[in-house]
Amino acid sequence: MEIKSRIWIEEKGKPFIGFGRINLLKEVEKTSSISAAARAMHMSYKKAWQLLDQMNKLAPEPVVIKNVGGKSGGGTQVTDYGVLLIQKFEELNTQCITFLEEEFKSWQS
Amino acid sequence: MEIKSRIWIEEKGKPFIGFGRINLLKEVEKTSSISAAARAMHMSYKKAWQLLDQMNKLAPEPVVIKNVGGKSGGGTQVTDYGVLLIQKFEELNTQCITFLEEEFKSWQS
DNA sequence: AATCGCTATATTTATGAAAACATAACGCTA
DNA sequence: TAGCGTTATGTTTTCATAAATATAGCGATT
Repeated sequence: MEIKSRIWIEEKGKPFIGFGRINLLKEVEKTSSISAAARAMHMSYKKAWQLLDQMNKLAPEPVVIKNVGGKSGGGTQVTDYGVLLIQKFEELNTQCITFLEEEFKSWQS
Repeated sequence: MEIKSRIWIEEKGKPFIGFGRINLLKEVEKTSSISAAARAMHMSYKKAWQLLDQMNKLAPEPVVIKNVGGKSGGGTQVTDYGVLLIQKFEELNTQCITFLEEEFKSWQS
C-alpha cells in the first residue's frame, strides 16, 4: 500500500503549474530552447509551446522569454520568476509527500 | 491563485482508492445497490461494477459484498472495512488540504 | 413457473485529447 | 541573399478511454 499525491496551482480556475509544466520549465532552463526541451521529453513542440504560452498568460509576470530568429534560430529563457516558481513548487511538493507518508503510517496501524 | 491536490492509494502499483472510488462507495453505502449508485452518479453500471470489482480484488478483505438475484433482484452492501476506508481516506484528504493551504500562504508572501 | 430488479459480462459506438503532419515567419550568419 | 534552426500556428489523423447497447443468469416473491 502506497500513498500517492499530485499537487497543482490554478489561476482563475485554469491550471497554472503542475508536474508536467514544472518539468518542462526545468528542461527549457537547461536547454534554452522549447524545441530541444520538447524533444528531450518526447513531447511534441506544439504541446510544449502551448503549455508555456498558457503559463505566461496566467502568470503575473512572464515565466519564459522567447526569441524568434537570429543566432541559432532563436531560443527561450526562463525568467528569474520562473526559476523561483520551480523551486517553490518542488519544495511544496516534497513537504506534501513527507506529510502524507507520515500520516499514512498511523493510518495503517 | 489556488493550491489543489489529489491523493490516492495504490496496491502493487495499481490504483486502489481515490476520489472517484470513494464517492462511489459512499453512494453504494447509501443505496445498497451498484446500479442505483451508478445512476445517481451518472456513471454506467459497467464502469461502477468494474471499479468495485477491482477494489475488492486489491483489498486485503472485501470492501463490498454483492448479492445476485432474490428480493428486489439482489443488492450490494459496503462492509465494515469499506466504511472504515471511506472515513480514513476522507480524513487524510482533509488533513492534506489543510496542510497545503497553510503552506501555500507563506509561499505567496 | 412467471416476474422483477439486480449482478455480470461482451460488443459496439462516441468522444475528446494527444500526436502527427504541414507550413510560414523571423533574424543572425556566412 | 541563401540557409539554418528556432518560434508560431493551422489542419489532419490516431488512439485510448468512456459511454452506449445488448444479453444472460440469478433467486426471492407472487
